[in-house]
Amino acid sequence: MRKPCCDKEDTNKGAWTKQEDQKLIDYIRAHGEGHWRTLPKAAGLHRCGKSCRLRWINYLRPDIKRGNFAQDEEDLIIRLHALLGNRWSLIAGRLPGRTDNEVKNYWNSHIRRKLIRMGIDPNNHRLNQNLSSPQNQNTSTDLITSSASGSMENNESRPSKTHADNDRVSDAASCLEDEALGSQNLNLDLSIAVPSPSSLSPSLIEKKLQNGESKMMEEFGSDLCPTLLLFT
DNA sequence: AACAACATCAACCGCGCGGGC
DNA sequence: TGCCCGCGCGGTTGATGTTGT
Repeated sequence: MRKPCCDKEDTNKGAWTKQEDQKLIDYIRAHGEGHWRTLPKAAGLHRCGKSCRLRWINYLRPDIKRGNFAQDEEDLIIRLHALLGNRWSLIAGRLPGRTDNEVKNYWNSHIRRKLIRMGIDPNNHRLNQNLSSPQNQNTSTDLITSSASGSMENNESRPSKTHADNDRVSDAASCLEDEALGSQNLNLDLSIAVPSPSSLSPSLIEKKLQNGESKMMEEFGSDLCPTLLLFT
């Protein structure tokens, strides 16, 4: 049985106060990051070490970039998600000043919805014919492999963590396999090109969508990952 | 104006990994 | 080699804000 990370009775929870923030900032300025388990006591904070770490990493760090995501950042997130799946820390690592939590929240609240609206399955970045043409619900293609299947919206029960990461990667990378890029040698040390203005961006896809989904289907074909097409 | 529904995001929780012993 | 501990990650929750009726 794992010990709790902190003494629950002696810790504050919920929103951080300005005083707590200041204590944490002052302490880290003086002593540096790390030693999160002992930091709260040393800093005079009645907080769990994990909570301190999260607060620092997500909000108090001086290099945090706050505010709306730029279009190119959004494009990059979509492409990286197509490659990496829900590896938010890896994705955030490619976005200077952004945190995994921020990227994750932005994905769930904005991008995911947007892709769904566009008829793209946010889990595997494939055109979802069920969504794009509801009348074809019983004629969905077999583009989605069994590992990636299940309702993209509703079947979100957590797989066993041991394989969850692999599953996620294979989900996301399955279209890479289709594109003969291969997932076995998926190099996580990606070199991402800054989206060229002429490339096909999601916003452009959205515009195309306004001109008619069927036309877009013709353009993409039926077996491509639209978001990965941006990756050329 | 009041309420409901929806969207957003800060924060928490549980788990796995890796390093040290 | 196995255990323990600390850290980091991803999923989820809940409070708050916004929009619609």
